[in-house]
Amino acid sequence: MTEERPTTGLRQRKRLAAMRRIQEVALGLFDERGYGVVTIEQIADASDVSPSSVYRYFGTKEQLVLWEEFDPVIGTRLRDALDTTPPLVAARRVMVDAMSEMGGEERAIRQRVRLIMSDPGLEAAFARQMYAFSETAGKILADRLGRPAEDLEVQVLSHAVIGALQGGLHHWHGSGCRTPLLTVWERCFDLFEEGLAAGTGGPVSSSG
Amino acid sequence: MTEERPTTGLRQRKRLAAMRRIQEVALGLFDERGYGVVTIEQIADASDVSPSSVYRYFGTKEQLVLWEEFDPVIGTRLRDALDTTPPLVAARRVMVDAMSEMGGEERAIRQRVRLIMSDPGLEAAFARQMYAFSETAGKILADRLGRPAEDLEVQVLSHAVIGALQGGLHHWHGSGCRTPLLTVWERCFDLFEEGLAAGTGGPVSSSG
DNA sequence: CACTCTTCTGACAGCAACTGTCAATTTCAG
DNA sequence: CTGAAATTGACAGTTGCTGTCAGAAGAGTG
Repeated sequence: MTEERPTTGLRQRKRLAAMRRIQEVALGLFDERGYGVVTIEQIADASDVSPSSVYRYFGTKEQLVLWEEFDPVIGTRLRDALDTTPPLVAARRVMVDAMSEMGGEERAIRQRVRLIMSDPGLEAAFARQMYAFSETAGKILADRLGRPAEDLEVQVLSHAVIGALQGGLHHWHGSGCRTPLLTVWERCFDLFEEGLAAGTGGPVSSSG
Repeated sequence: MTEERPTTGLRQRKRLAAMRRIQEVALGLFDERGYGVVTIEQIADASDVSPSSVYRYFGTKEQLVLWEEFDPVIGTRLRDALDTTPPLVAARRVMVDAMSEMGGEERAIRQRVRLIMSDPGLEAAFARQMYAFSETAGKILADRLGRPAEDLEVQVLSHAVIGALQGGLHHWHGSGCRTPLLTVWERCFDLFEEGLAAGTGGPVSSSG
């Protein structure tokens, strides 16, 4: 939250360029040899930078995979969207817009998701990132609704929506990434709005 | 899934006893000095066991906090409950029953939750555990409904419900653990059944 | 009890992620 | 150009975690 950096200045531009370059190199090595066996030192060597710098840029090895330059703006956009539309509509619009803008990179996303699902540590870091985002979204929503930050309904809604999207991601990955992720997530929102409570029908009568 | 052990035999009983003892010691040390600064070696010393054994029992440092003897039976119970009741009712009943049985240990749960929220690594491992449980629940539900394992609706429902419960946990922790966790989770299910889509009302009209 | 087979335990060695420090270099304001 | 501030690389140290291997303890058989 407090880690917003000024976007101007040579320093920041060089920093961003370096991060992009290092991440690209790292993803290449991970994809080629496997996340677990590639060391930070190898990534540093291949990126013409020192291991210390890799840590200064990304903090952890997992962030080399999880870092997404686009992420920080999502919160801002959600805040704006909530000014004019109800929560679920706002969330849908922000997600759809973001996915549309990343349009051509579906292949890269698929590669990263496959990587994440291949390693328990990565999966954990990703899950935590989603959890953290649920909290952020909850704070924003609570603020816009004029409710306390820890309001139960707000927290449940935020976490449930993000959970639904994670479910969609799991479906997407588990079924071979055939449907565009954008479409899958649209369906997630559809299901949510139809009311998941009744979604899977009444009592099961398999044994009678 | 394949790590079910026979519950009989002296070996298993000693194993369980050792795990309980080590976990208790570890939680005590974590609570007293902080998760980050306590080393496995210190835990091993205080438990009269070797560091190797700690790893053999728990695998990772995080599991010293996250391991819950009761966990494995939840899946079985969910499977049974799904035979006679629709998904959300089954989930609610299983969760409520489990919480009721842990009844007197609310204090211990609170201690562990506080610990989890205090360390990013722990939080990540916990989030991943919840994610893994969403997958497990999804498989069980899909099986009972006669749908493919990766069915979108099933995955979205499973992940959204677990997400809602995580939201409840966040609310509980964030508001000082005043209300019993059981009550909070009951409310989570209520909210879910009322339809979260409409829950937070229509468009916000704060600026007009 | 004696004997055997399997499983568990502890000690040790080693890898790699991560942290802290410090001097050298680069950016930037005046 | 000059000095303050930020960034970088090199280095050392801590710790989580893994593998191996000999010895101890449980479990079955006679």
